[in-house]
Amino acid sequence: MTGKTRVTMRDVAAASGVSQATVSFVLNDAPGQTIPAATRERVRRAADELGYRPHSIARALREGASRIVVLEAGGLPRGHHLSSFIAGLDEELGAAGFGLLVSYGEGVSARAAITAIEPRAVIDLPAVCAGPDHDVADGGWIDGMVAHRLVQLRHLVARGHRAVAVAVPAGDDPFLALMAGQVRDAAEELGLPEPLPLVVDGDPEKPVGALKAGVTAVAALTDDLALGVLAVLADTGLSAPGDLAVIGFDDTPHGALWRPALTTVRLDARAYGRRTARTLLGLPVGDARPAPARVIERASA
Amino acid sequence: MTGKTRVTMRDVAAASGVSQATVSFVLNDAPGQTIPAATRERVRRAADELGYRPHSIARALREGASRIVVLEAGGLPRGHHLSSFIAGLDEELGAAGFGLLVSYGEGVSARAAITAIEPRAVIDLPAVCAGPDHDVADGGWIDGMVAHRLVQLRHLVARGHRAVAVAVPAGDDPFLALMAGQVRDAAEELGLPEPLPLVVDGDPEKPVGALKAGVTAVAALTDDLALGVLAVLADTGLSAPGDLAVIGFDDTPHGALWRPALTTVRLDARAYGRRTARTLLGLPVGDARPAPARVIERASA
DNA sequence: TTGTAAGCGTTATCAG
DNA sequence: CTGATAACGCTTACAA
Repeated sequence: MTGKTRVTMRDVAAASGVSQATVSFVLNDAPGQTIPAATRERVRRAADELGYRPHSIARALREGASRIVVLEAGGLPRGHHLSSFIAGLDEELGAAGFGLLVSYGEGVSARAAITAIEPRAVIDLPAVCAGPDHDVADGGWIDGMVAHRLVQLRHLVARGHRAVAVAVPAGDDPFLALMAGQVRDAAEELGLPEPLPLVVDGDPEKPVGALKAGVTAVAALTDDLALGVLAVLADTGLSAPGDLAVIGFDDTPHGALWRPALTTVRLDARAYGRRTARTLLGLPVGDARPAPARVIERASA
Repeated sequence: MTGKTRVTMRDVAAASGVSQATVSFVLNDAPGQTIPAATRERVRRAADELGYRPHSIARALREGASRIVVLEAGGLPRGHHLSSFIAGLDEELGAAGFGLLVSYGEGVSARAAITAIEPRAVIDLPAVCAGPDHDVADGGWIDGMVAHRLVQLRHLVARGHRAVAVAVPAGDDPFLALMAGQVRDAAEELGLPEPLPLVVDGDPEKPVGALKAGVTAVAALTDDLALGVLAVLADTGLSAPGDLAVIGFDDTPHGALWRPALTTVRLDARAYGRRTARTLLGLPVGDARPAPARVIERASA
């Protein structure tokens, strides 16, 4: 009868005829310790056979923090980039024996949960972006953003557009506001006139107003915003790219589904995720070098 | 100089001139204990002033599980329903002092994190749905599903449709397969012929095939699938609802954006979330009674 | 009515 | 090279 009680280090120690401490040393590969290979093997096997799993809560209590890192993804636009970034984090953290928890800012209880976890670190992308200080272990995610916007705008410029608007959301979201700033910076770098903000709120007047102002193309902060532009365009009988070229940013599945299919920009967010994890863990960046952003050319621009 | 060390119960005890145990009793409202109001007040104030925060890890170690419940949302379609369900959970769990963690099955590290947390409970909706046993603390979410599909189909029937297809995804997803079964059950209950599956994979032949087979309306498992149908319809020069009526399920923002705007079904998922939380906590359901599902009528059906 | 003390499972420090 | 032993912060019998 396999008792209902948890298998602890004591059990492993008893089973392998050593002390609890020795078990701890063996199982954690204690640095700079000399334990006979024979003993190590014996301990390892005992642990295996008994099905020993370290009790992470006890460990966390002892270590002062759990082996979990939290990603605060509350204000971030969901989509391909975020998922890939998470996948990258997952990969590296998992390999290092760390757990990753993604919090989408669901509410009070999520916040409560995070404090209850005593995470080793929390990656707060929105906060990072809100502040002026970019000296954070963000793996170059932020600083590269302007570069990424450059490829978005260059695609438009290469097609002869100069008067571009930037599609922004109706409310004010700190993260998206930051993104808008990056588009402006990129436009300046390309010597374009300052892009007009085109707020996407379902009002068909907005795009026709932009059109009247001479705008010929729209760079959207996200794919979803691009889709919003496409929708109101369709409402007014206009279409992309004929009347207005529209390019997104994120390469969401929805964009590919739309008609006209959305031209967009895709980042190697997975590599950014890996890089972020590695710098967080104090590891060398290694092979986690992100590929440059690239345009996914479809129909809308 | 506020030391960097954590404020512990000992500190509070020292500051209020009682013992650690008394502090614990007071702060946890120990049931069936008689501590003079004066003392309680003193302890509470001391805790406040020192900024005492209970150390959840230590508590978890002692209690055998953390005060966190995990929602496994891995295989679930994202959208309005899921968000609302989560919001409902959040509300009730937060009020009870529990934390909620939502796992979107991000990967190995997420799994590692969950085991590292020793949650009080984990709500595994996909697993619940995969098994034949619905006697789970799901707050009636599952059992009501057929009823919800009835309102989806009834909307079609009320508009004269009898030959309906059900839009399903290309791969096989256990949760979506379950949903498909519910649609079939609902169709049977309405005395409709068994709905043909219409797999949404971007192939325009699929809908025209359905059309040829006499299908006049499509009930989609999710809004996103409905959108997929709308997209290929547009590709072939057909449109909804003229050629084929399409109704979604979930009321995602994307659906409202589409042209033609998607008619869909919306559940009171928040109430289901609240109910799930309450039954999980062993509380009476109280006022967490879900409103019936209702059709959001837009253009596509 | 309040205080003492024994753990929860782990890791780390010292003597042997 | 190994084995006691002491924390980590909290809960809860049980003793005073």
